[in-house]
Amino acid sequence: MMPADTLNHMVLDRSPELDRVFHALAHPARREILRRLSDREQNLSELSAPLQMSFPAASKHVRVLERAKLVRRRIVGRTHVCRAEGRPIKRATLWLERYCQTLESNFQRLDALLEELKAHDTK
Amino acid sequence: MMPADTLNHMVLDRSPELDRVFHALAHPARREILRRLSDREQNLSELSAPLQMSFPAASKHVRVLERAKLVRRRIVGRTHVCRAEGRPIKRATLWLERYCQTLESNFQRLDALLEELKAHDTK
DNA sequence: ATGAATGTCAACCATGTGGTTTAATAATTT
DNA sequence: AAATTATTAAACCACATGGTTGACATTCAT
Repeated sequence: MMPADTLNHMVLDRSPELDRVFHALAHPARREILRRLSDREQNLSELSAPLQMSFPAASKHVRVLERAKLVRRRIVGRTHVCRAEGRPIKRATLWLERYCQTLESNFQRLDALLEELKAHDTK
Repeated sequence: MMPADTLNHMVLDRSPELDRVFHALAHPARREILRRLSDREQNLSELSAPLQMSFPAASKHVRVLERAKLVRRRIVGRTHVCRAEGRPIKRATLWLERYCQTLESNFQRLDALLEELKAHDTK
């Protein structure tokens, strides 16, 4: 028999990593940071400058991205250089694609059913 | 010249729809609800039953999914039948894929640069 | 007409989020 | 040694989130 918390995982679709990734993506400032980091590495000052909010606020957003492992930081002297990380995004994309797929396959199933009913009616 | 808030849109990558979609996906119970709705329509009672939380809590989760337009509800007598909606997910997937793409193309660019440097060294 | 089933609403609570400001720490520059 | 730069830390605030319970409205079945 499966342990109880494994069952919970199944019923609640738990995945703290996915939680963190999607939550990180749910704020415009953080998507903006990612967009800029996808082009090139940038340190915190560069990242925060265009973000019409205080430096500490921007810094917190970066940390949310780090918790989700969407961003890694290496410290060079007094500057913290941030770099976008690809792996977790791919997991998220996978979830979405799998979801879309079952959705569509069931739409197709429904369409087929409707077709069949229509054919049956006109018979 | 562009109006000021258009500029803000660009700098902050604003998109309330994306905000809502990603936020909706950031909770295990809501992903679970979606997973089940991707198979077939279900009413609130059916949805809430396996979710180890009170009925009103589950109902609130469904409403978060509705705000994000990931779920639509039609009322049939006393039951509220929920159905998964595909479009907004596709927008989110698109964002992720576009992001992944620029990320990878820049990794390739970096790799090319490194190759070039290496070649230069051994010359 | 009663009663059970389905769902909403409102009030409440604890905790998280997103922002601020001010102060402190650490590395560079002058 | 002093000033500047890059960043964290802490305290605070308003509001959102995620959950509960209890009371209410509708609809369906008996």
